[in-house]
Amino acid sequence: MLRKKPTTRPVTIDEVASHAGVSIKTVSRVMNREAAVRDSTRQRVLAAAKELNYKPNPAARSLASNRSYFVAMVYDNPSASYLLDFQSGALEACRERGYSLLLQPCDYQSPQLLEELVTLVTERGNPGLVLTPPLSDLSDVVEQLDKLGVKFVRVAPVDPEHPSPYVAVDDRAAAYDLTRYLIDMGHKRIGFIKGHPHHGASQARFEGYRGALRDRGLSFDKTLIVQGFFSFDSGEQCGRTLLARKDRPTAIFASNDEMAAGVLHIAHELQIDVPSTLSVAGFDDTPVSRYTWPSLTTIRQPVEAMAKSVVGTLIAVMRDERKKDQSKGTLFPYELVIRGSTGPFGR
Amino acid sequence: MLRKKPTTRPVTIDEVASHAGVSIKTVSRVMNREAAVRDSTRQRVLAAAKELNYKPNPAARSLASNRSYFVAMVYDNPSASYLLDFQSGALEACRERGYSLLLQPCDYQSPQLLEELVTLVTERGNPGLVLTPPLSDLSDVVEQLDKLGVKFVRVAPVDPEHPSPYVAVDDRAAAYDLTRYLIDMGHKRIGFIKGHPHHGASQARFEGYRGALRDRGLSFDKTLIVQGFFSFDSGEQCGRTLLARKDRPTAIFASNDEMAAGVLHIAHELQIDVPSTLSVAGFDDTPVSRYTWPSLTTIRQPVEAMAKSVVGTLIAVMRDERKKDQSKGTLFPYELVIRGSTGPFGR
DNA sequence: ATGAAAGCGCTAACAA
DNA sequence: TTGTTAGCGCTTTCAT
Repeated sequence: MLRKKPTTRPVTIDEVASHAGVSIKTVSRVMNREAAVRDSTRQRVLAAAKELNYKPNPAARSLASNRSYFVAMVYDNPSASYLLDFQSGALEACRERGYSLLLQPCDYQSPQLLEELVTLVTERGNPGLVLTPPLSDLSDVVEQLDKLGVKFVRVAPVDPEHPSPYVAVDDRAAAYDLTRYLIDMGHKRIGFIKGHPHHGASQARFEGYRGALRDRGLSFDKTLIVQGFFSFDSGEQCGRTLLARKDRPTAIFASNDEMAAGVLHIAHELQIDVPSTLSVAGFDDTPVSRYTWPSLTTIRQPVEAMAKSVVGTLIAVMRDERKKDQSKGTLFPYELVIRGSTGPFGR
Repeated sequence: MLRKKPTTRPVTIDEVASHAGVSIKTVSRVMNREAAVRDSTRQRVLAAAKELNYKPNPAARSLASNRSYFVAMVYDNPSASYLLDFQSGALEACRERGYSLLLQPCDYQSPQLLEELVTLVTERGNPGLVLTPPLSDLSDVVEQLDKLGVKFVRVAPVDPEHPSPYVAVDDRAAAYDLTRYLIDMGHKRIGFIKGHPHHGASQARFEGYRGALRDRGLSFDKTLIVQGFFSFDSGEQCGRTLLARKDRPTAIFASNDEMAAGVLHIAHELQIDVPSTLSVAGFDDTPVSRYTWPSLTTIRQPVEAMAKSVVGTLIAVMRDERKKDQSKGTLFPYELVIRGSTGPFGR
């Protein structure tokens, strides 16, 4: 029977096979890049496939092979720009290999998190998972997934010892560099706004800050440290705390841009001029960091490239039964981006 | 043979069938909400399915039925926050019905756009498409897709006459309200930064602005109109144009928040105080509009709700062979959000 | 209202 | 190196 509207009739493997004068199995072999195919045959098949514009039906593929051609990005409430950048990179990697990206928003504190992920994996024929922070640090979830044979990679994990591929930036070193830069500009009292305590990066950034103070011989004043949560609102609150003091700091380093934007907002409110009487710095180089006044000095991470890389690795793991135990992580370079918020100080 | 790692063995329809003491066809009927099933039977099947935690295998489903359980969001370079909000709503609608969301970034100016979409549709077993702006306005693409029998919905289309479901906000009315608000604050010279010329909303917003001037008896000065492109950079450029003049406007209405942020940036640079000597307004209520100093007066659209609604409609269309010709659009309410950038003026 | 049988397009196992 | 035969889990068609 004819379909109501013959939208676009896909080409099937049989047509390619007969067109190339081989069996469908051979076509299948070529499409799956299997080794045992004579080169001339391969060429013939590829030519036929291209001519007919053949695309294997993913549903049939995964049904027959019990494999998945999906990568699921698992995330909890990321910043919009991070999500966008990461997605772009992930999509790019997927596109190159014929995979599709699935989105799995979730609550990292939910007791059913593991169950939800298992459901996802079960339903979708065992897709690979990309665990973004802070999910990359839920060691029990990670362990369970591993035990279940789920393939996954992690983004910016605190514990790189776990045997799964990952990408990261050296948060500690980045925060160290930024802090040192502030010190070298003449600051002696530098406030620090910590990131969300459940994000591994928060601790690393804080350590970088402390390390720089230490190495430059500045005393560590714990009253200059306040706890934020990576949100604009928490940045405002922390900013108010730090700036309301008589002996307020001359610089504030917030663990991300949104919080730094919050600090700037409060500075404006209190009519504290930036940068002449206060320097402010953030982390992440989100678009927001350009839009504030003054623009924010910050740290840039190559999020898109990292995503592309780690998703590529994941797909490789999904294809071969590659020994995931040996697979290591990749560290990407960060970049210190200097803008107006740490401009000429003290005049 | 046993799989290497028995990740998580999915429950199949056979198990549910035998558990419920019916044939698999009956289970299938129940799962697909077909009518011809006795109620008691339905209950038994549903109970069995729940008990075994049965989830139909989507790959098998789409292979057998030649239907798709995917919705593809087609977009070209949206703002990060728009993408995030829209995705949230779309995912929610998908989750409720057991569909998955696919992402299809593309270039709306590419000559191969239609081809790419057809490929997507062909490969993925005819998923439904969500055309976001400015793709919703490519009338030739829309027509072709329609002709091919592709199911789709449109977001914020200029031409609501085309017979496909859509969601939108009354951009014209919103811009009208915002402009009137500015006029009522005492402004007589209001600069306007147009949005990207290829986005339908741009024209509508501009018309709202003009309409308000007209109704309030203000003269229209076309030298106060500048062409932007929805980007921060274009906002800066336009802001510079408008503010460098001797007889500069006392208020600037930018067609989106990013451009308004650019205007603020320039105002700071030129040391023009906002809001005492200049009012600025944007459109969209992105997070950025809160982060700037002062925060931006703007128009809020319920993006997430709109996405959820329109994707729900799309899925309905995909299920039934519902007469898409009668399906109409939905207009959502906007909201005027007043913030500091249009605070007390003239003092 | 329910069931039996025949595929959907592909890959897996085994032959040749 | 290549082909043959069974399915994968579901929906369809056609009976009953």
